[in-house]
Amino acid sequence: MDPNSPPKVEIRNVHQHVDQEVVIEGWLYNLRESGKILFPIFRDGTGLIQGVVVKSAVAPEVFANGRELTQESSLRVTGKVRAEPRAPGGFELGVTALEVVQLVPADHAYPITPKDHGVEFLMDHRHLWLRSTRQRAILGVRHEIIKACRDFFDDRGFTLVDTPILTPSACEGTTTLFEVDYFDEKAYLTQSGQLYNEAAAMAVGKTYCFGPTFRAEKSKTRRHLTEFWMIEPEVAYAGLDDIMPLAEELVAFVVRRVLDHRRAEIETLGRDIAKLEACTAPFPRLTYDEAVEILIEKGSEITWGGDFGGTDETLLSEKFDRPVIVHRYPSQVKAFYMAPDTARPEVALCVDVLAPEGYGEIIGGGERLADYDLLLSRIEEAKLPREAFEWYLDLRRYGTVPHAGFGMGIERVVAWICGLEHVRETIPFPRMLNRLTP
RNA sequence: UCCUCGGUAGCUCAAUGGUAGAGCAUUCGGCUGUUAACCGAAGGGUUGCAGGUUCGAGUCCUGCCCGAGGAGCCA
Repeated sequence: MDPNSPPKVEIRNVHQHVDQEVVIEGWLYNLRESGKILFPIFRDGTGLIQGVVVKSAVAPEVFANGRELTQESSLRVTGKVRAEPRAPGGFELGVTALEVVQLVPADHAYPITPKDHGVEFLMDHRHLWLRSTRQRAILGVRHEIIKACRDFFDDRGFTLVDTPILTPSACEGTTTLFEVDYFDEKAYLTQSGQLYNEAAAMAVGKTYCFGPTFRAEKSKTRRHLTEFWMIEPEVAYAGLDDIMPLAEELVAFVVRRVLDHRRAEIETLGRDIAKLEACTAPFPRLTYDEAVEILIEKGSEITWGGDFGGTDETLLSEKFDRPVIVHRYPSQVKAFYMAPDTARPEVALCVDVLAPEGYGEIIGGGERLADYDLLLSRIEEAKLPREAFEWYLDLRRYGTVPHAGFGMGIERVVAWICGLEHVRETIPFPRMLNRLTP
């Protein structure tokens, strides 16, 4: 490369290069023209900048090429950065040279125009939709949330132990699992790393896993995906009272991190920042019993012993300005491995965290059954195939200890923090009941 | 699986049972500071599919397909 050629600069950094000539590698976002002056807007994945091409000030071919540019054509632009109050963002690029890497053919134009589109059309073009400002902001926040979760656990001495995606048996029954053929044997896509996490916790003390999980439920709501990502910590020698503050601190930490590092993205999304600022620990804590009382007061049809529906979760969360912790649900609505409260065996030592503003359950977890005999009887009650759980029972045969953990659904957290209507925008390529492409 | 709503130009949407239209996008022309630029013109349709009622169906009826939201279930 010519040592005298201008430096390549990311658009987010152009403010450091005012009055310098730079090269930007990116795509055409939009083009406005007014006779002998063009206003192409460039994007490069880090931001947008308006270009200016004045016919009388550039070589004829630069102006001619500029006029031909189509939306999302890829290009290398050379130009001088100027502070310009009339330009969106406050800076603009006085274009001196244009290298078109690929010109999008005008008779086969980029399908996503700067106007409105419907959900189905955008989802069919998800691979292109990701280029939009809003989707880029969401990707940035998602990245920050994931990084924050990992930093949170790493800084507290947790070891990341990956759990398998292909599993021989169900964690909580096979009806909601995707079945795959595994060399003529049945296998299933994991719905949780939980059971393997318990084995890992006995090895390293504090562990977490982070990976995709799969649910074959035919759910058609704004809160459901068939493939979603979950981060699951598990701690040896821990009980419900250790795990509740851990969950609370994690959520508060993640919100704080996004506010500190991704404020621009949050603003781009039009999120009400004050509502996120309010989400500091401690969070209100309710027992299931107290939650049911509140719900009945608010007119819910719920009776003691039933699980909360989506509207119940919304009703509860509306009462508070930050996430709310609900613990000690009836054992009958929880998984077989949940430890009962010895003081009240009909309830489990479990906890859910409900996000504010009706975003629903973002965390579910609790203390695990550590006793061999109790666990075995729960497996039998649930009519689960004992052979498949022999290795899990081994964890209770060899040095069993009280232990607890939880899982946090990344997409619901992203939807809540970004203030999105639907979880389908929180993951790059969502998998839903009616959506396997692109 | 159930309930509700929807499917008309590439996209977003109009159209009392009576000649299928607009905006955006595309093409052509105009404009030296535009801000989803603007102004003028042109091209663009098997109204989701299959039947039925009617002189006449985008519109009414039946079945099916596809989508959206919700319920159940869950993170």
